[in-house]
Amino acid sequence: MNPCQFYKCLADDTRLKALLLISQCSAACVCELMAALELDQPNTSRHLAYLRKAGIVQAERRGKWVYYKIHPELPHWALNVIDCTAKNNAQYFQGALNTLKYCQQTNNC
Amino acid sequence: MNPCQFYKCLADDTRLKALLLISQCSAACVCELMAALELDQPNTSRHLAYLRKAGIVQAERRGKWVYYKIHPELPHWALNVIDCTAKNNAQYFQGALNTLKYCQQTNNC
DNA sequence: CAATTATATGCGATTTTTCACATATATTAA
DNA sequence: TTAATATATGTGAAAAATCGCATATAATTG
Repeated sequence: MNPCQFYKCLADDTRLKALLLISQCSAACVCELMAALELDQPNTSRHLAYLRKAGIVQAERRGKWVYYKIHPELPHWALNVIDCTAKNNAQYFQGALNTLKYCQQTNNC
Repeated sequence: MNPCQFYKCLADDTRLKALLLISQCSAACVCELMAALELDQPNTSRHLAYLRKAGIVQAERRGKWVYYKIHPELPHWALNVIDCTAKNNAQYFQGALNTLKYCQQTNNC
């Protein structure tokens, strides 16, 4: 994991929020993330693909849906960076996180 | 410190290496960083200005030279991210760090 | 004060990134 | 099998970031 490449992944509002959201739940599907990020489908997918190709998240298909989670082999330091960012910047993505959780509870996305 | 803005600062090879170098010594002047990064003067200055305007580093003039150090009021989480990146990615900037230290020891830059 | 050294920045050109829109693929439902 | 739902990606346009070069500023030296 090249650190500069890693930080390029985090250097965009959509990707950073998506990643922080994913890090705060076991997994999230694209339509849940679309709703939480208030973003259209192609854009959401493309940014998730960016994170996936960098090895930061892992995609797993379950029926019609694709769920994204933190890559299980993500280096510890990178995971630490993500966790530390999430814990200390709640206000940055709290709204999106609330929407995501509501979406997951109600199975409505 | 907006986290996305913070990561934009880290999402460039020159800036990330410069920042990691600065984090590993008390302070470094522009000419030392030019040598360590093997970069021309305007480019080096411009990237340092980017970090400075974001509040990540602080500049201090000492005679003809300007020394850059980590901003003393940088949020703890951001400092933690930088330290964690430096400790776990030595190979990424070891060569530059050696040049910087040699430069500082010999007062030759 | 003139010359030199160290650093900063304006500006246009180039490169990179992001986006919008169309379309392709995969799975399920009817 | 056809239609519907969920996701992915090709492609060109737009926006943003970076760079190269010239030049400006600041401090020191002679």
